[in-house]
Amino acid sequence: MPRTTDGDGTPVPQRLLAAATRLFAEQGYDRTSVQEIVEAAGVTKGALYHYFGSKDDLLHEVYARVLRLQQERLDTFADADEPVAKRLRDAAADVVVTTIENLDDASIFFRSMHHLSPEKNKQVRAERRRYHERFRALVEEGQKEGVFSTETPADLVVDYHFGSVHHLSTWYRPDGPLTPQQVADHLADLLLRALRP
Amino acid sequence: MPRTTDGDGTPVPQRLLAAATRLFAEQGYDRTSVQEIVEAAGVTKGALYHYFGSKDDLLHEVYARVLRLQQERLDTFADADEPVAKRLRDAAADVVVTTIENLDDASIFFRSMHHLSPEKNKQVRAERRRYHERFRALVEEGQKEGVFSTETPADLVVDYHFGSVHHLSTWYRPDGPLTPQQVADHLADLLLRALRP
DNA sequence: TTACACATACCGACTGGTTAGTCTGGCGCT
DNA sequence: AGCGCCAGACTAACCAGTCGGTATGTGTAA
Repeated sequence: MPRTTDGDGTPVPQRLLAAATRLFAEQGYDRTSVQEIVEAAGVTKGALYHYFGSKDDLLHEVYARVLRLQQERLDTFADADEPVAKRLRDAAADVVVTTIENLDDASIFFRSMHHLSPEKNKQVRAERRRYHERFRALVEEGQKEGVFSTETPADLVVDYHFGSVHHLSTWYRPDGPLTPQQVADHLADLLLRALRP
Repeated sequence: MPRTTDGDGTPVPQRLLAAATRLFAEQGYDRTSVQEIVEAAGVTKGALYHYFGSKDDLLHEVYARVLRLQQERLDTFADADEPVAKRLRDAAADVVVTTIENLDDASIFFRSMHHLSPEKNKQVRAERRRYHERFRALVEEGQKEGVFSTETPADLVVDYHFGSVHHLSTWYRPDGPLTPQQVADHLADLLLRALRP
């Protein structure tokens, strides 16, 4: 048996990633030392630098995970066989739910982009752009069909909605009065109501 | 003549604050060394620690400035002698314009809260809360009057809008196609349209 | 009007502490 | 007997904040 699971059942790389995610979200990237991460994961630096090239790499992995997940989900909803209004609504609500369910990832995502190395930053931006454009395409589709108002450029509409998603990690508290689904429904409502012709 | 203006016309404390603001926005708080700040301001550490108690203090000053400005402007718009819909619209658009005009402050504001010392953080949160509540009161007033939809709780509406304001520093580029005022009009439109009963 | 005291504004070398990343070596499996 | 996996001491760099010192101005009293 390889050492990858000693003591605990989960493999070392995943334990490191989980520890890093939590600590980055709690204290921020710069405030979290590599030493803290390896201690939280129950290993030493040797292990970390065996699996990851750098501290920066660890952060990049968090981003890659989030991006992959969100893009997959968006594609599913956007490609469904439904009227465009429903597809947009579902996608808009879903991103809220999954963001709340991974609030740690979200706060890292929006607060720590500039800590990535320039090339990784560029890569992440490119993927984010793809995501944004898929979403924008939905809005434009509805506008062409005449079911959405064309008063506001689709780009701005998308940024408006993602602003609120971005903002969730600032104010949402799991012990608050609203469930993730309720918040999602409200925010999707606001979006769709703003788009009424 | 005191040395406070040697070489340049602006006093040293303001030069330090301006340099710190720019650098914090560009590189983040932790990534900016005190040495960099004093070099950018054309002074040395002695000067900085003469006027400010700590690096943290410098950050706090940025926050204080932004909070004071925004609260003043909100109060002006909210207390105007106009129908509630117009007051909300004006306030919502104004915060967008002033945020864009001070994008550096804005990106620091939303990205670096957790770098403040716990007590200063608490203070800033308290002031932000006051701001939020003044804004929420406007929404509630309109809802009671029946000119705004009551489907979404006022708190959520406010967070929805401020999400988009928060988000501005991520996507807005001064060399883009839209002027600050145009963006503000669009975002205020979206808010008001979402609130139509 | 001169002389001395004192404060304000600033300089820059220094300190104590922290950090990311490296490297050598060893354990256990195949 | 080699290789993946990992320990942990080590290094080179960096950083916030301190502190003794200097220069310029301001008040005061002889």
